[in-house]
Amino acid sequence: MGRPPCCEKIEVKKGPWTPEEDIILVSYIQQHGPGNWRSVPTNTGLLRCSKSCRLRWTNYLRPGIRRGNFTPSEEKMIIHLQALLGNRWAAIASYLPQRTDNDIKNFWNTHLKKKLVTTKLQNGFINEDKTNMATEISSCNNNNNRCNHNKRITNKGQWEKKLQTDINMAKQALFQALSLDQPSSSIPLDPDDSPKSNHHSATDTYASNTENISKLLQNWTSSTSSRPNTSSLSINRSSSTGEEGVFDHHSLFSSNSESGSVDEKLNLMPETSMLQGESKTSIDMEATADNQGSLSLIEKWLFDDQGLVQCGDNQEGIIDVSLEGEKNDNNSPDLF
DNA sequence: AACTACAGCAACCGCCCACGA
DNA sequence: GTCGTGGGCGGTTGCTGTAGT
Repeated sequence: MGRPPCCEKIEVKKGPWTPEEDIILVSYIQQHGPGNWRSVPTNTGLLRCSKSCRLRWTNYLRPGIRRGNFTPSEEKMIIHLQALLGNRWAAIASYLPQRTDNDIKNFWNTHLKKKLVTTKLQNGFINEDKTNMATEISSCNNNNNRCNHNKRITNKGQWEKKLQTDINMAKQALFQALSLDQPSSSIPLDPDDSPKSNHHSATDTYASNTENISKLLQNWTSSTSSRPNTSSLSINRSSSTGEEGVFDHHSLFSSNSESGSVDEKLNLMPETSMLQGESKTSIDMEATADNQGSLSLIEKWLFDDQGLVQCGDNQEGIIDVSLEGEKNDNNSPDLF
């Protein structure tokens, strides 16, 4: 028996989300919490598939999400983690605070994969481990052959065992990645951290300018008693039509935004704390709770963990994905 | 300046799995 | 065991902006 579609295919709007839709969705989730997505379109009047609502929330509207401008540190971590975990983007995302699996996947497909392929062609791999890794990466990158890592493990015991192994390996990889990023082991979240400059700003259009929504959420959660009526909102927007996406949330919410981060505020509220916990690991939750020290918390978790793999004691399992060039910093062709 | 090709990204699709009722 | 629902994932599409001619 086939599974029914998540929603009726008729009269379902597709394409980019508009600010109005985002506000409606955020408003609803703020009131009812995430979950029961099937009822969201019905209750909100959104002409969207329930799955689309869920994806929109988890990938773009959820508090604590950072988009675009991957830092070199994040880039390295993704490479390490992808090599270790395969294309398990959700698992990788759990180690990258504020990043979503979809965002990481897109970044991998559009940037890192090309770099790795280029490097593979240019430099080759020196030792057997690297050769094996190259084969694995290649197989992972093959559109027609899903990565072995990703093959379904039907046996739960096997899966848990593998997961534990993956976690340990990821810890090693993360430690290595962090240690290579000295002097500071924390991923700088400052925009000045020389992020990869996109050829065009990821925040130029509304669709990617979801920090607006985060701010919106901030204001929303700080003034739930005076929540505006979404049906009467006056919004200047352009969506993806090419006009500058001006989402005038200031006109909607007058509360200031100077008293702490979104997540700091959200953490003060049981409701939003619950929201943050949705579909994310406790690590991520801790990390997103403090933008300034996000990775420091992860590091703490990693390095305080009793199961921490001692650095340098067992590095055979660590796969070095051509990071030798890091010494030459970002633009070094040896990096990839 | 106009046109074309390409790159990047948001979003969707379809499939599978886990979990709870 | 069946069914409904949410979640994860790879693959893909279509739009938009940019670079090149």
